[in-house]
Amino acid sequence: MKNNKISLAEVARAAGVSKMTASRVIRDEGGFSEKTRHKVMAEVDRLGYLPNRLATVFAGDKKSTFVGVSIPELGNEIFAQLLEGIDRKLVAFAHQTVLGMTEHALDQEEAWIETVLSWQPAGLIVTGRSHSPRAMQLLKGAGIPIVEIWDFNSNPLDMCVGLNHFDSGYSMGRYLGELGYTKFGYVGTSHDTANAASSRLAGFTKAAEDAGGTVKKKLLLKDVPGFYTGLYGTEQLLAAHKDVDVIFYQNDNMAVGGYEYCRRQGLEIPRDIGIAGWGDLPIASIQPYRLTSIAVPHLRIGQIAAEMLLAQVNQQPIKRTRDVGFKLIPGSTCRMQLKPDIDETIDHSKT
Amino acid sequence: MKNNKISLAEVARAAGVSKMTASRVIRDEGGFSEKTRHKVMAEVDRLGYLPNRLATVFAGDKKSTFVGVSIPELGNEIFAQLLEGIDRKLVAFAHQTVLGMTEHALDQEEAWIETVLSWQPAGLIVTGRSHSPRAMQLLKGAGIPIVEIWDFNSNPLDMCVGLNHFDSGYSMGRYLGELGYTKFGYVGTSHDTANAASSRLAGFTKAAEDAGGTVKKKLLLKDVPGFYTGLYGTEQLLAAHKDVDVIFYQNDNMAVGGYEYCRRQGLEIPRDIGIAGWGDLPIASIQPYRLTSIAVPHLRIGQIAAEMLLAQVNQQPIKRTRDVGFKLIPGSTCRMQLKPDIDETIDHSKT
DNA sequence: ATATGAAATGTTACCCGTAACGCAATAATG
DNA sequence: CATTATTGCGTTACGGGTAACATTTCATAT
Repeated sequence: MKNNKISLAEVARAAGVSKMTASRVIRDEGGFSEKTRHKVMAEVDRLGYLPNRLATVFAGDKKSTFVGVSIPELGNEIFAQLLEGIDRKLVAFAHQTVLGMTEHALDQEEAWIETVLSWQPAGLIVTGRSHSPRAMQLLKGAGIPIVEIWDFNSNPLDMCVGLNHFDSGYSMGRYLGELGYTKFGYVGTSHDTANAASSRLAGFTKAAEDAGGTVKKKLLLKDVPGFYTGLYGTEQLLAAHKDVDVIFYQNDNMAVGGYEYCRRQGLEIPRDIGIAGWGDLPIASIQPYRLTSIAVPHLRIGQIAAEMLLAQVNQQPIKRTRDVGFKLIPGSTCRMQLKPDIDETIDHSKT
Repeated sequence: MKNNKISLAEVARAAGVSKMTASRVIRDEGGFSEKTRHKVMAEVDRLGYLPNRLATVFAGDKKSTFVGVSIPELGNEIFAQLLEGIDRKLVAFAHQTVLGMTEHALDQEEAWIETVLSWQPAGLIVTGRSHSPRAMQLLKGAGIPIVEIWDFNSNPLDMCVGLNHFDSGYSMGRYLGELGYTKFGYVGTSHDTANAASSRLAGFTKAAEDAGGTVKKKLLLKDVPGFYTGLYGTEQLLAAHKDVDVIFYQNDNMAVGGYEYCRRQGLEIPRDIGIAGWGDLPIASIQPYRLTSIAVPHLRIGQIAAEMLLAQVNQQPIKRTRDVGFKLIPGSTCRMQLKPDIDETIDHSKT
């Protein structure tokens, strides 16, 4: 574990040229002879020289090639995919992702923003539109491209790509209402943040009320929205409100867990109760049933976010807001529609 | 989007002190009066000064607080959890994760290692034990703590935490053999790397042969090991070898997809065919059946890796290798055992 | 008052590359 | 052959902090 920190100066000395010449050769910016190139590169290989990018950024008073990317959690595969989409694109354009997991907490986000800004990143991608006052101030003053993703916002700090979660919740609520459901249930998790899932619930509740129904909620405090949570959240919801006739879940994984709980209780789906998820996750289409859900282009959101950011870094013009929309997927876990005129897939996708 | 780059010098000038005094106040390293502290901090707040950590690292010729973490992919929730475990621990100790997705390709890993080393990271955590020759050389010469995770290796480059994948495959093979299976199948994905899944398959094959059986394989080239892959991989395997009586999958998600394929074909499980997964992922226990699988402490591997690395950074003594073991989970997707003496859970966990 | 040590603050040099500019050697041109 | 471009390479200064050392200020003891 020897520390082989070879500096440019050492390479230059070994090659018998000045630092500047060595620098030119290594960056291949021209202005040197072939003979010199060989001498220098030979020493680079022999000594195992690795440039110190800190110094490079520092020297030019430039930005680094870091891009800070904050997401709430990785356990939730939706966010993992968002991150994957972002990183793929960033790497393709020679940038690096510095991860920030906020765990849905604004103060964690704020602390991360402060830290990551101190590394002179090329830009930031943050999940969600709500930030602490100080975080807002830091973001505004950062002087670098910022992309807010996930929850679409027509008036972003800088740039934004996502979808309207309220509308997606409303859309599901109206659809279920049109199927004749009136006693709606909702099972999700809850954090101290006004997040995207809250918007969906708000939209869902609005639609339910517009349809003359009610919504019974079960919000599991600070829990992970996964299979288990869906299972025991359903148990708790039904224990308190046994007359619920359809349940909308925060995401598909919870819905699959909820489905399994109902099945174990001997409930037949969709005869006895309807189940609807959100996200159209892979699990939704590999079950013996087809889960009613809302499809969202996760990976694309990530890719678009990275594209926006890189365009901004390279001073290329770009549309600063993108609403990617969503798509309601009717499934076999809710009763068949009563009205024949809504037979087709309900598509709110945007190009 | 103004660039508000306030430097320490400007803060110092505004406060009427030298850079050095301002620096001391900001780092709270003592040697200044209370009055001075107030003057300086007032200017820090007023000007919105954010220290430039690049300069700090650069000045002291120190390491940064970056830790490079490479994983093959994020779509696979096992790796997402590994990353989550790592990042949680790192953040708790004021370090930041720089992400590297290798997509199972050694050349991508190599390129990432080179890039991330140029940022003077405090350490590196890499998934897997096989690296390109140049990557090996870079890692060895880096002079920083390196933790290889996932595939346990008693003779690591520097440090290592994981489990013996060969043994876990062998364990499953022997278990299934003891249940009386002889015509084994395997469905997984394949990449150009000798990875952990390959080791599992090798162990599985060895056990199958020891039990006097054979293994029919279906390896999907460069695909993601998820539900779909499991479904159509099973279709392909059974099309080529219809007499297979038990299938071992690369992971639980693939196994659940395979289960669903068999169900759709009218096969009854475990009467007509056995299904075994790997990883004991959440989905495995939320299905109507209990999937036979192998449980692995994903999150703990990540946490231990980060702990090892941080200990090394802080020059604290630490055990350099940790085998976390695994645990075979008998389920309802394989036939009941023939011999009564292996009734209990087979535990290879290590503390 | 004066000496003395501690506390507070300032000065200088440096980390490692690169931009900007200068100069010498070589090649092209009249 | 003299003049002018071009090429190849070197010198200097700088970025934003901090270590190490120097100096001033202040409180306390003599």
